[in-house]
Amino acid sequence: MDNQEIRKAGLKVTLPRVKILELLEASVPRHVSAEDVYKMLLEKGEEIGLATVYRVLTQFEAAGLVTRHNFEGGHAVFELDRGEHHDHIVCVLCGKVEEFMDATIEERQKEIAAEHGFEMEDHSLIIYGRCNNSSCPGRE
Amino acid sequence: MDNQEIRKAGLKVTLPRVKILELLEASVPRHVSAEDVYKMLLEKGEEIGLATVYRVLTQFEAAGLVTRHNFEGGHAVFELDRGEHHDHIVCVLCGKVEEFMDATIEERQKEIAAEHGFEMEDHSLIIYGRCNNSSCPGRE
DNA sequence: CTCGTAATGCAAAAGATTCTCATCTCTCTT
DNA sequence: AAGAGAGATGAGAATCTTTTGCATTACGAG
Repeated sequence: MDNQEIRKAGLKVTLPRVKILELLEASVPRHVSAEDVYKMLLEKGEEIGLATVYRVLTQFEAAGLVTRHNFEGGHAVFELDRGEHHDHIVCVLCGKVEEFMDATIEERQKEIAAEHGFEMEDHSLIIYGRCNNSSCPGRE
Repeated sequence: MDNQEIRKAGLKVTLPRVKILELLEASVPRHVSAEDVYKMLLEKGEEIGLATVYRVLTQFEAAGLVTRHNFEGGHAVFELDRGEHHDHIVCVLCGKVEEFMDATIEERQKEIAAEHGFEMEDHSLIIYGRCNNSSCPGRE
């Protein structure tokens, strides 16, 4: 059960934390903002404050349970960390997000970091483009 | 002179815009936030409002004169666009930023976007790591 | 040089995230 | 199972970044 994940992170197993983790696992939209989580909880009838959502999400991030992304738009989005690393492609027109993972790029990044005297710890790669989704606005 | 750059962007050549562009060209810290620009202008005795700094920076971005980056930390940073695209390596300990450009990665990105049915428009690649700078804190 | 439009400054607004603090609830201990 | 203490929560205030409204001012075409 999820509870172990929370406990392992050194956090008390409380209702807000369990509910938020469950919600992330249901992973409906893969990338959700704190506000999204808050609203989804409200819709489910859970009375969890926005401040708590932010706190819990930040704690989950510190514990390595979720990853925070700074896509453009002024607010951060979170996604459950399922172990496998991946990068993102975001449609600048409709906001659709797809994930990918490319060994070639991953490898080159480590080399580049080394060439600059850095030890790579993490990275963020986001490709912005126009998707060919039929429901995507701005298509001629 | 810079004025042409501004004019070409379809903007009037006003004192705030000229001063901000000059400041970006002096490129002291390569990556500055709107707040940074505002303070630097104040120090130089220029009475330019923060709102104007934001407006001008946004216009410059739209005109392709500067690029806006969403590094982590809740605020955006801008840098003068000198034509050549490049990505960044940021030290998680001291915040130092270095730039790099790798043809292999650039190429793969286009391919990946295409594989996902996207037409790449732009991308953001940031490598986070620990630098080996002697003045970098957190070195054992 | 004069006028109309676009730009600026200020202050208020808006959006996102954090903090304060009184209250509540896990968990560990008897 | 009951109690104590540390840690967590909720509501709202506070903070920070960025945007907007509006009256005033400054470009630049004619």
